[in-house]
Amino acid sequence: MFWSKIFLPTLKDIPQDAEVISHQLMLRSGMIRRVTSGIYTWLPIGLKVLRKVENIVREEMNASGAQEILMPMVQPKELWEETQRWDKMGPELLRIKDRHERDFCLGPTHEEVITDLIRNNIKSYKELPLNLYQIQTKFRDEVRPRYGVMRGREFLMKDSYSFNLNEESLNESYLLMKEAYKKILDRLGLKFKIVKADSGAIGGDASEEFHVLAENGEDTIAVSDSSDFAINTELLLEEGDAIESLQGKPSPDGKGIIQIKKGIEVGHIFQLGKVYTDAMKASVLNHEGKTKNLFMGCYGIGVSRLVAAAIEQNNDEKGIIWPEAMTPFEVNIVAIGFDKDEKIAKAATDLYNELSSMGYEVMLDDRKDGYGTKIKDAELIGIPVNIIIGKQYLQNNEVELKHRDGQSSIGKVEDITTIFEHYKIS
RNA sequence: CGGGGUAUAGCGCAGUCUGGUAGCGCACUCGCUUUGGGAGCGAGUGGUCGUAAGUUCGAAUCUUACUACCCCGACCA
Repeated sequence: MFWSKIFLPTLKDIPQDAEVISHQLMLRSGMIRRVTSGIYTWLPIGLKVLRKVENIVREEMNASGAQEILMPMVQPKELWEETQRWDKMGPELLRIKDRHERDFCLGPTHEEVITDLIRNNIKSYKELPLNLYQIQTKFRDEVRPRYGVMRGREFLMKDSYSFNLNEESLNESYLLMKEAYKKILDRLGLKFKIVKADSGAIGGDASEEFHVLAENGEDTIAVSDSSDFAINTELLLEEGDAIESLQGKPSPDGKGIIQIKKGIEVGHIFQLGKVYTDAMKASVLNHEGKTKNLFMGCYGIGVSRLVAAAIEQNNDEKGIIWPEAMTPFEVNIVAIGFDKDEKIAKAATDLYNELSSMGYEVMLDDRKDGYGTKIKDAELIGIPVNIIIGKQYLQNNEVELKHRDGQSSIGKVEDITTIFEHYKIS
């Protein structure tokens, strides 16, 4: 992509209505623009990042054996009345009417729709277990949307639902999802903790949250300093206790002491049991020919929130520092004097074509601006590698390879492709 | 919903106290000179000052109501 062609409105100043760093950087780097409170438009490079995350989630879900479907955003009231959630959900559920005055809602989650699908189409235990997922826009009319897409009202989410004959099978599906989530976050290059969460009436190890660690996280979690153990602080606190009082106490798993950390909840896996399948009578015949209500699990991962969380965890005073798997572009060619010097323009374009054909996602800064403007924008957007073609190229055929982390080296332009061959392998 | 704050050009701001018909920086357009850390000079474009009503000869400025947005809290697979 040529910089002069892409729709990428970057900002020098910090927009006054953005408080947290990820929100500021997403606005400044031209990833998103607000439409109204908690509702955003994704611009080209923002969408590019969002799609990368989405694709990694999809690949790992498929690898786990789950199958992708797409359910509607608009859902009829009748389904929600079956589980009594039409009344229980409160104002967070955005309700609308059609031209016949029938009630609908915009789906904040899809237990009702999918349970309806399953009860109408699955009749035998032989068809189980089944895990279906979708990646779809959700709407929740949050009491207080904030921090940009971190807590938006409209957001992109992967939600999946497993249907199992019994608890053992449910537990297997649950563990598969847990492994898939670990792989997703590892591939995204994020530091995270799996946190024991409040499992409500269901009990046991039936609910765990995946938190990306970040100083500005909305949630407070208790982490053992000498094991992987982590738990939601709500589960440890007695009425009236201060969160700080947990710091230094023995970890509940018996290993090490508690450290208090801030996290952003990006995923939640949950064993629902038979709550919805009982309410909606979703059953199959077991091998004895008896009717059995299904066991159900639900597993969510916030795709758009992951983007914000990644930035929250990876930034400096210059801008975003993208993990390899999420960066909108892998290489940026800074061509100083592209419009004036044919030799520079040719070298930059040739390199652009060559790296592109090698499979890299390349950006070429062909704008009229000087080095300062170009490198500032590249650093703001967080492109991992910059290749600078300027005076040194004209003088002795050398270009600079400058990494986002500050490292840099000088080399002949002919060697660049060799270096990148090496990168692609490693 | 309770508490706090903001609203003037695309972005960041001044002007409001003390009423006199809107300004600065950046961005944008044109020209020339520049080009290795957000360039210089010159000439331009762009705003019914969030909305409505009121006071006044006259309102960005004073009064009232409303709206939007942000922050704290409560809430939140």
